[in-house]
Order: sequence, then C-alpha cells, then structure tokens
Amino acid sequence: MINITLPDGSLKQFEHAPAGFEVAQSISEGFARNCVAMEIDGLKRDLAARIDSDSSVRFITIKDEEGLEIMRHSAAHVMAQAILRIYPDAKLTIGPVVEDGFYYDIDMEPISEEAFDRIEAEMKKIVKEKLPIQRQEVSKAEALAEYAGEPYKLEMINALEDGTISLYRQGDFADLCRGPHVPNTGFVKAFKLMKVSGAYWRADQNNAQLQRIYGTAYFDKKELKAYLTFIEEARKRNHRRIGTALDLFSFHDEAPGMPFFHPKGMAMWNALLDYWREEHRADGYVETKTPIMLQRKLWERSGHWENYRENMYTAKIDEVDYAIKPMNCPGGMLLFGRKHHSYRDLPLRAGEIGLVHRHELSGVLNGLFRVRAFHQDDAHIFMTPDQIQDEILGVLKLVERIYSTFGLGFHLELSTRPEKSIGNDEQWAMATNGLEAALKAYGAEYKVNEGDGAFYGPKIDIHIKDALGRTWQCGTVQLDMSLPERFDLTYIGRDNERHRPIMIHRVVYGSIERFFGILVEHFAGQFPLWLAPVQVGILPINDDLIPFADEVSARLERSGLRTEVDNRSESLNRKVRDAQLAKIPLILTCGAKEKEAGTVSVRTLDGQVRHGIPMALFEEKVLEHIRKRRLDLEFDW
RNA sequence: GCCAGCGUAGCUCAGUUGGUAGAGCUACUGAUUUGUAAUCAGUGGGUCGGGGGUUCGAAUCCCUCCGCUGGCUCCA
Repeated sequence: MINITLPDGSLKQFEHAPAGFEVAQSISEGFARNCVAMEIDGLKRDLAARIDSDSSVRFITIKDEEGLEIMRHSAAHVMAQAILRIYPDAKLTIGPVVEDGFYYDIDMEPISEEAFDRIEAEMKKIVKEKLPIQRQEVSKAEALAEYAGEPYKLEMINALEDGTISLYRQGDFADLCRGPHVPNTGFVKAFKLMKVSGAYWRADQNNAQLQRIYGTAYFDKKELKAYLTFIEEARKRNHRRIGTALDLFSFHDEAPGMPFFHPKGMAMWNALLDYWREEHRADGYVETKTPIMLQRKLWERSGHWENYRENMYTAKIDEVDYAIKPMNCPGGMLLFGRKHHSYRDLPLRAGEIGLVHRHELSGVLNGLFRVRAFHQDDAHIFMTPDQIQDEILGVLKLVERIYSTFGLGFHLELSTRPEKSIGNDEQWAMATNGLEAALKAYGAEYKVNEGDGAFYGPKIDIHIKDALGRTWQCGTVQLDMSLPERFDLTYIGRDNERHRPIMIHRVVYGSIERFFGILVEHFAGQFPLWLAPVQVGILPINDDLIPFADEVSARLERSGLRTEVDNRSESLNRKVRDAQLAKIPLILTCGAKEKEAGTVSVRTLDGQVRHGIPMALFEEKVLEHIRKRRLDLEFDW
C-alpha cells in the first residue's frame, strides 16, 4: 500500500506504485489534464514518474508559475528539435528558461529572424504530433555514446559526476536534461520566436560564437498575445522615439553615446535638478563642483589609473597627462582633504551634479540608458563610525521621498564582500553591519547578494519599478573603505587625535540621463505638470487674438510657468490636436470671450474642458499643483 | 570589442532582376480666421551614412570605415 499525502492534507492510497498522472486522475480528469509535473517530497518530477513509497505530492499545473517554466523548458526542446530538422549540422549546447521565455544556444550557421517562420512552422508540426516526452536514465558511458557527434554535449557530460544521467526523448530528438518536462509536446500551445543574437560558449569570448535564439511560450494564445501587446507598448514608449517626437534630445554621429539636450529636454532636466536641490538642501547637503579634467597623478592616487584606465578619456597637455573624470569621488576627496575637520562637523554631506565620461564599449551604448557622458547626482558623506546607521537610513528615506514623487516603487538589495576586496574582516563586519542595521531600521524587505559588493566596500542598491513593471537599478549607497585611506583623510576627534572618517558614495537618480530616459518611458511622454517641458499650451482662436495670447503667455511665464503660444494660422481643431499630441498637460484657448472676461478656457490632457476660469484663480491653482509636484491632473477650479 | 540586422528628405517609410530617387507628415508661401483631435492650394527639401571597387551605368553588387538597433561580454 502506497500512501500519498496531498498539500491539502488529504490522503490517496494505491495498491501499486502509481504514476503521477494516475494520482492526478484520482483527483479528477480535468485536474489531471491541467497538470504538467509534480513535486514528490520537494523534488520536481515528471508526471509519468512512478511513486513507489509513501510520500507527499504536490501537482504543478498550467496555472502555476513553475508550470509555465517547465513548459517553456519543453518549448526550448521543441525549438531545438525543429532546428535540427531544418539544420541537421547544428550542434546544440544549452537551452534554459529565462524571465520572459527561453533560449537555446546553438552552434550553427548565423541565421536571421527571417528563418523564424520556417522554424516556427516546424515547431507547430512537433506540437501537433503531441510526441510523448520521455525521461530515460542512462550511465555516463551510454550518454557519451549517445552524443558521440555532439562536442558540447560531450563536454557537459564529462563535467558531470559519474552516475545516472537523464535524457529526455521526444520522437527523433533526445536532449541531455535534468527535467522535468511536460508530458508531451502538445502542451506547448502558444509560442513565438522573438530574436536571435550571438553568444559565446560558456560566455567566453575566446570560445565559439553561438546563435542564441530566444522564444517565449504560454499555455494559451491570449496570454501570448497579451505579452506581445506589452512588448509593443514598451516599444511605443521607447524614450528615443518619444525624445524625437517631443523634441527633447538627440544623438549625433560626431559624439557617439553623448546626448544633446534640446530646449524642451533642458526644461525637464532643470525641473529634475531643482527638485533634487530642494530635497537635498532640506536634508542638510551642501553642493560642490569639481573639474571634469584632472591630472594623472590624482587618478594614480585614487586607484582609477590602475583599474579603470581603459575606460577613461585621456589627454596630454603641456607634457602632463590628464584624464577626464569617470567618477566624481577623487575631486571630492581633495575638497575634504583641504582643511581640518572636527568630529563636530560630521556628518558632512557634500553633493555634486558631476559630469563624468566613461569610454564604454560601442556595443553597449543604448539611447540614454547607457551613454559615454553623463551626470551623476553624486554625494559623499563623511562620518564617524557610529553615524553609519543614521546616515544610511537618512539616504534611504530621501530616496523614498524622491522616487515616490514620480510614482516609482522600489526595492532594496544588499551586496556583501566579494572575493577580491581590500580591508580586513573587522572593517567589513563593521561596514556591513552598519548597512544591515540601517536596512532593518528602515523596515522594508531586502534581498542579499552575497559577494556582490565592490572591492572597496559593501553597498545597498535601490531598484525602481516603472509603469510597465520593469525594474531599473538607479540609486546606490556604497560604503568606501579605500578612498579615505588613499587620500589620508582625517578628522579630529573629541580626543584631539586624528581619525579616519567613514565615507559613503550615494546617488539617487544615478545617471541623470538614464533616469531621464526611464521617466520618459515610465510616463510614456505624458509627464506630470511640474515636469512637463511645456506646461501650458496657449491657442489663440484666430490671428487677431495672437497679441492677447502673447499677453497671457507673458503673464504665466513671469509666474514661472513654461508656456508655448501656437500662433499658426491653423484651425482651432488643428491646434488642439497638435497640443494633445505634444502631450501638453494644460491647453488654454484664447478667444474674444476670454479676453473680455479676463478668464481662461482650460483643456486638460485627458480631454476635459472647463470654461470661464478667472485668470488669477487658474494661476494660483496651477502654481499650487506644481509646488506640490502632483502626479494627477485634477483641479478644483 | 564580438555576432546579427539596419542606415534613403526634419520625422515615418516605399524604391521590383543594377537603368538619372518617391509618398505621407513636418517646414516654408499664399488663401482661409476658425470655440476644443487634422482647412485648402502651392513650394522647398536627399552627393541614398563616409570612402573605395566592379560595371557603359550603383541607393541596389563587393570591400572598408563610421553610426544605430537587438543580444553577448562589460558596468572597476
């Protein structure tokens, strides 16, 4: 008698060792049809596996995230099978499941996306055939024999420990695989190949270049469609597209990876920085500015020359080597080091919107997201050891305040000591404990990335989540145990002795260019009023009213609003349409009625129109809205 | 840097087997003077990313460089 306990505590008893599928059937036929795999005493198994002893069993169905992953893994096999049918000489390597689907790395002739139709058609055949996917356990020797002509598989088999090795067979195809898999290829119902790119065997540039073919798969067509719609939505929000359409910024071949900001982009840029300064002043930060070009000897001292030189722009001037700064810190160190500091002056919070240049590989450039010249909203905080917790907590709270202004959620990750690092155990323990204490005091959940810290200290990374649910690492708080040492920074303690200050680097926006790009996509170009490049569009109803429109504009500009008068001889409909397409949050129409009554007619971006609002009231409400940096467009006129 | 794809007017894109470059929108000009998402007409605009080659002839084929996109790797 075999006793099987299900997650709800119920017990199923069998006279023989049943296959998982039988057990599922004993619950109901419909349930069994939706099962893709199971977990026996915590180990994932195929549904076909026999349960030969008392155990607790949990079924994994098409409703479960795990079920989706298992199916996608099977989908990768189906794709590999299809590719082998079309390209018999292709050599398979590995094909894992990734966030939104799966890929397979294959050593084969370079292919383009044009080949997808053919591969997908072959995959459809395989799915239609509903080939049973069967697990087979073989010895290492048998596996080696099976894959005699497959160099990558042989390499993987040889790397495995002796013992049984599992293969998964479906029709004429068998892949080395741990499993589990769905019962047959018919489970791969809705799939699509997404893209192809190069990748290296074992991610090593010296190895063969493989074709990495990405695909995605869902249990039903609707979900696949929803995903494709999401991709399309993200494409529409692409910041390069919107940046061009709204005339915010551009790139030119003369300066690859170095963005040019247009007047409208600068209006937003300045709004971002005004806000940044406001919040930082409130938190006791002072602001500094250091040169973008400094002599080599400084970079030697900071360690950048040794570690980072390939990514630095350099020049020789009057026979002296210079480098354009890739980071602001060394300049900040010089500022701190130029005079004596008392413990009473600490913590010292010194911010700098610093322009840095990094010669990134050409292939990694990506719009505003990855550039070669950018501004960091840097700040260095110098403190005594017992101030670590409070200071970091202060940064976390500042970050929360700023991100929430944009409606951005976020989560925190702590990275600890890496293998290659400077400093001793005691220093690392103190630093890491300080960060952890701050995280605990802050109270939010956080993820720990063991060994992922910088060589000079542990760090907390802040990952934001945008309107499409995508995450981006923007903010970071890094404790630095190296620079204060290298620059011999000290403060005078209560004991009248010199002490080494603790120093952190921290950014909130990270790269302002990148944050700008993220905001463009987050808001899809429909920026909140306080941030919008043009806040008020002013539309004279006919050419005779242009002077009045100009008057209104001048008045609002004096109040600090960003306005634009549409003085073209176009129809009002046309002007409204263009203003809406330009995502201008507030549109004022100026006609004879408004001129006489001293009122405005306001159309908000959502299409709502309100007539007869007194000019002064409009101004007051709008300025208040902006002062509060609200995200909505609701007004109580 | 590597692999693949791409580069045609300010923008979005056509351009068939090589035969002197097109559309829509934008811009400009004129007419129109409009009450909440496109008024009409006209005009201008491109050494087809740069250079080299093949050819009687190249946007189209080949080489090379530059740039962009997607990945890989990288982000100390």
